[in-house]
Amino acid sequence: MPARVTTLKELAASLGLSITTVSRALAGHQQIAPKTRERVAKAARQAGYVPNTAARALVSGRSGFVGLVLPIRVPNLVDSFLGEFVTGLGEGLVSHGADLILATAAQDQAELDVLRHVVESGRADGVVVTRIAEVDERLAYLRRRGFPFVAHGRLLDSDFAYNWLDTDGAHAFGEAFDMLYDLGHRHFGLVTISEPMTFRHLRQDGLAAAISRRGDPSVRLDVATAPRFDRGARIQAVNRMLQGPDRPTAIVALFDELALTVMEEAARAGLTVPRDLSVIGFDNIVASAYAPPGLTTFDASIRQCAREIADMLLTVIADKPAEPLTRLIRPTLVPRASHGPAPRKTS
Amino acid sequence: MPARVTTLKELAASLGLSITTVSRALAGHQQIAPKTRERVAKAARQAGYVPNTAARALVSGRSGFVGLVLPIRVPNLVDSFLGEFVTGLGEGLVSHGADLILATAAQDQAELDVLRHVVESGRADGVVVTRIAEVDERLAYLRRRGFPFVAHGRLLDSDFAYNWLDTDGAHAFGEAFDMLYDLGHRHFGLVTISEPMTFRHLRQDGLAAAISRRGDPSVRLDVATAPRFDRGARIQAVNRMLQGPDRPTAIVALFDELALTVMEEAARAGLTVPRDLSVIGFDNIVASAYAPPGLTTFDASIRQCAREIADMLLTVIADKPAEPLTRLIRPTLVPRASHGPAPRKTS
DNA sequence: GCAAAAATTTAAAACGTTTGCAATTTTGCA
DNA sequence: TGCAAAATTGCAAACGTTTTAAATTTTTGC
Repeated sequence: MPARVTTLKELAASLGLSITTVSRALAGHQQIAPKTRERVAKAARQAGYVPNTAARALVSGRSGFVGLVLPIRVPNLVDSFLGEFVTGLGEGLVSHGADLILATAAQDQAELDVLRHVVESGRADGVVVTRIAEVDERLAYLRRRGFPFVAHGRLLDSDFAYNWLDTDGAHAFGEAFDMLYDLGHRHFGLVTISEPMTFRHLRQDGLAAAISRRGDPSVRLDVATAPRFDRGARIQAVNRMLQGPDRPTAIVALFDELALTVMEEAARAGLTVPRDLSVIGFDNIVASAYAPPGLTTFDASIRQCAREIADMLLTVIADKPAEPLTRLIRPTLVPRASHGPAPRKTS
Repeated sequence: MPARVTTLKELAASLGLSITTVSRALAGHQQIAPKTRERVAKAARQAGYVPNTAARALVSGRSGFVGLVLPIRVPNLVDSFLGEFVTGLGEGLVSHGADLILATAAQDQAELDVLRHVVESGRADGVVVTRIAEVDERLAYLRRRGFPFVAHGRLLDSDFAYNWLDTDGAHAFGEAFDMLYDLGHRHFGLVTISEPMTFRHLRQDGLAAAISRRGDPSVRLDVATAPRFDRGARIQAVNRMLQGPDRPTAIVALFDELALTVMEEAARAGLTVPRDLSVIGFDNIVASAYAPPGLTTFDASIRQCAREIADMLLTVIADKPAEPLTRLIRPTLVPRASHGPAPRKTS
């Protein structure tokens, strides 16, 4: 390996050219003679020259980074979301030569503070914001600040337009209802969370819309609500829904973790899925394939979404489009064995 | 919100001080009068001043970032490893004010190239390297370059010392054998991969060592090997091991995915786990808890390991310790329902 | 063969911070 | 009060790049 050239100055000196020329040659400017351009490119390659990120960022005002503030995570909550999401972002960014910065919020620090720090310090040219709440101060801040961002998810309603990509949970929940209705189900259960997340709202609305679209007054819907991270409360809520003979024959859960709880508690209560009870989830986490009898769910292809989010954000950064970019992704049904025909009425 | 002050110059001007003094005051230098220090700190807080990362990095030679090159991932391979690992790193870094940079390798790009780019561009002050192969050019490069790094995993053997943290797979596999032996098992199976990864080697050695330690000549060990990402070959190999009456009564898999395949194929072959066959995995992925009857496995607490790796790396960066830092983490057994007493001999 | 135009190259400033050294102010003590 | 020492503050250079404007070289047209 040849001696390493670390700066433009050294490279320029070794070529007998000015820093300016070398810089422009490497940037591919047309005003540099093609012969020179090539000579410089070759020398740079041989010397293993890599431009200094900080210097470039300082002068150009572009860091070449996209930021993501790591959602604060409940201690032992493990899922594959983050890994998939980050992988997808990376895949989307790499083709444009951008990299990802992950900033973590300290124990007692608000996510907004970290976001502000990332933005104000010029670490990143744009940010991705996930897990959007119904009203989200992060988006308000970014909007005020005029900083490029793409949201994964939507606000419930807002007085301003912004770039977002979201999964069409409303459609999925409508689809789930239609499928179950066609299988004869009339008494439904919805297991949901109490936190004000937009996706909860949208999915519930999608379900409600599908029900009213059907216009069958015999359709009933029970709702069980529990805090997202309170496993005990969740189990209680599910059991309340499951007990007694007049229980739903089909339960739709806001996401797979809830659906898996439903299946566990159903089994504990002596119910057989799907004979006595149909269960449908959302997210298609890995465990859903393994939990007997296999959970029917929707796949939102997080990785693919993240890749698109990266593309969108890079477009926003580069082109500053006048109209906000929005994208609604329809999740695909993953039929497994947790749903089936409604049980015959025995009562 | 007051008008934003974005540079030291502005902040200095608003205070009637020089840039130097403000810079030092914010850095907490002793030579600045306490009264001034406080005045500056207050003004900075009120103005929402955040120092420019690029400028600071340029002059100080420290970026405040730690790099991680995203392992190139097989298309639909999903696991929670990356998410946990990244979360742990973030948690470890945040207390020292550092952030994480994730660089992704493009489709046909070698991971080493990306690593080199991260190092040479000065983006990061140190890097974390995961999934160490038996012989790994990345470590050789970093060593040559004298760049701070911590490896998650070890080389098989090396002529140089380096910083690493690893899971004690050898111990775990010995523990698994001992437990199974005490349950009466004498005929063992090992399902492993064909790739030259150090962890494979260590775990196999740990198993072999435990067997020879026991000194019982009636102990037998069958080995099934398949490429890591070739599901078809894996299933074939497992079935070869499972077929016939003279099959192992206990199978240890290199990691949970393999163990889950074993359980699936065992079920398909009409074997009941753990009555006819005990199975033990390694990693404690989420699905292992859900796959019936519940896989007994070892938990390596990735998140905690990552946090320690972050600590180690920050120490290496700051203190340049003369002796390399090394840390061997003993994984904990997660007993579920996939292991039990050896079946009575029926032949 | 010469002036004008086009092509190519370069000098120097700027980006926002840290830091060695010098300048200034304050303090302590006779 | 005066002077040295200590404490505090400021000037200016440096980090490695991009970019504006200007300088230089080459080409073109007649």
